Amino acid sequence: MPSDTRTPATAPSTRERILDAALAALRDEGIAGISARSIARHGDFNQALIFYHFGSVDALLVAVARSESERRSALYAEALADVDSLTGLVAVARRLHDEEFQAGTVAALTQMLAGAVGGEDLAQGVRDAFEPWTALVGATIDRLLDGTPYAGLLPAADLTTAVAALFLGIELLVGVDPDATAGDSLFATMESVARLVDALLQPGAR
Amino acid sequence: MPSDTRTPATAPSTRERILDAALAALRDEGIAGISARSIARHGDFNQALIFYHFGSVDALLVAVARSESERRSALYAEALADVDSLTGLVAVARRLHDEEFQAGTVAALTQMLAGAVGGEDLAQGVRDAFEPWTALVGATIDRLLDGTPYAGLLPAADLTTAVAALFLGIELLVGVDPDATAGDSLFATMESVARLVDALLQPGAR
DNA sequence: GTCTATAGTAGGATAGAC
DNA sequence: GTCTATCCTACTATAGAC
Repeated sequence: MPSDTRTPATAPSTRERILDAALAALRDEGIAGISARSIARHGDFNQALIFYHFGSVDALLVAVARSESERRSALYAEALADVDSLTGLVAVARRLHDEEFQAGTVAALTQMLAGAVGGEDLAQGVRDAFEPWTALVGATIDRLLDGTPYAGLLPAADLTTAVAALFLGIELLVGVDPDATAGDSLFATMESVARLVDALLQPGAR
Repeated sequence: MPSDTRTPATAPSTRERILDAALAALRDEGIAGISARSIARHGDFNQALIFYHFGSVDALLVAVARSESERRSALYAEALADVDSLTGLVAVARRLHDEEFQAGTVAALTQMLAGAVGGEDLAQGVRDAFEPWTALVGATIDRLLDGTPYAGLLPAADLTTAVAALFLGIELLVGVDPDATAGDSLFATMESVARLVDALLQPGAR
């Protein structure tokens, strides 16, 4: 019988296991609880492997940021390309939240951003890793803005930062909230607001 | 000659010096770099004093969150009470950013939020410390919403969370940005957006 | 590539002198 | 209240066996 072809047919490499464990450790313990040992505990492998494969804990975190950013870009690029309204943008954000909140991938990013305050190496790495992702969101905002009367008035770069900030802030707050479903109501309300704004922005609306 | 009556006429107590040093350490090193020793270095006092006055590093951080929350509530309660438009709300946010970004007080809060993921004690403490502050913002949002046709449609609690998330996310991103003035352009754009939305929400606007 | 062992460092917390 | 000294634990990183 041939091996199951769904998802990884082959066992994950050690490198991938370490990346996964680092992500889980960031999600569960936060950046303050990160260490080579806590990561190794999450993945059930030897602590020394981290240094063999990545050189240092910081370098591992940068690698996590990079791989996550690429994975997310690939997954959501298509959906973002189809977005043609604020409502649509919020819908993608909600899908991203729903699909990734449990896995903790966005929480891991907020933790790395927080950790980047201390070390310049990590800051540079996280910035680089963010770049393709913000470029994607930026292109979407550009398209939404283009053709409206506001294109000249509002710098798209600032709007992109604001959208990214809102999303990251939500993950930060919801991550601390004891109510696991706090995000549901929040995104539902944001969709209402987006629909409202979309309607108001229609030329000639009431 | 009598002592200068402006600001603290008396020298700060040790307790206050420790609180200040903890804030500075959070701003400079981030939650990942926090330790009793790093805090003591920032304030030039003995590391053991932290345990004498606060019992543990976590308890100290909770005390910082509480004292900062109270200070900010007192400082901005009046300004928030006068807010009667989205533009006004953004203006207060900008004032808060301008006045407190350098001091790093908001950055310290984002760092504690990030750190709260790991420990339940810290999470509970940070939540409690946030409460008066979110109550204040929530009351403002309530008032803005009240009397508009949207009062019944949009849960004020979710809007409050979104506003807080946006602000915290901005601090998180700007804190990592190498361009020290990144916040200026961002808040200017947010004011433009707020003016636009305020205009559109005027009943009878085109 | 993966393991054990270990050197060297930093941190939390306490005891006890002052 | 504050300081020094210290115990114990946990950490990073490397060396060397397998």
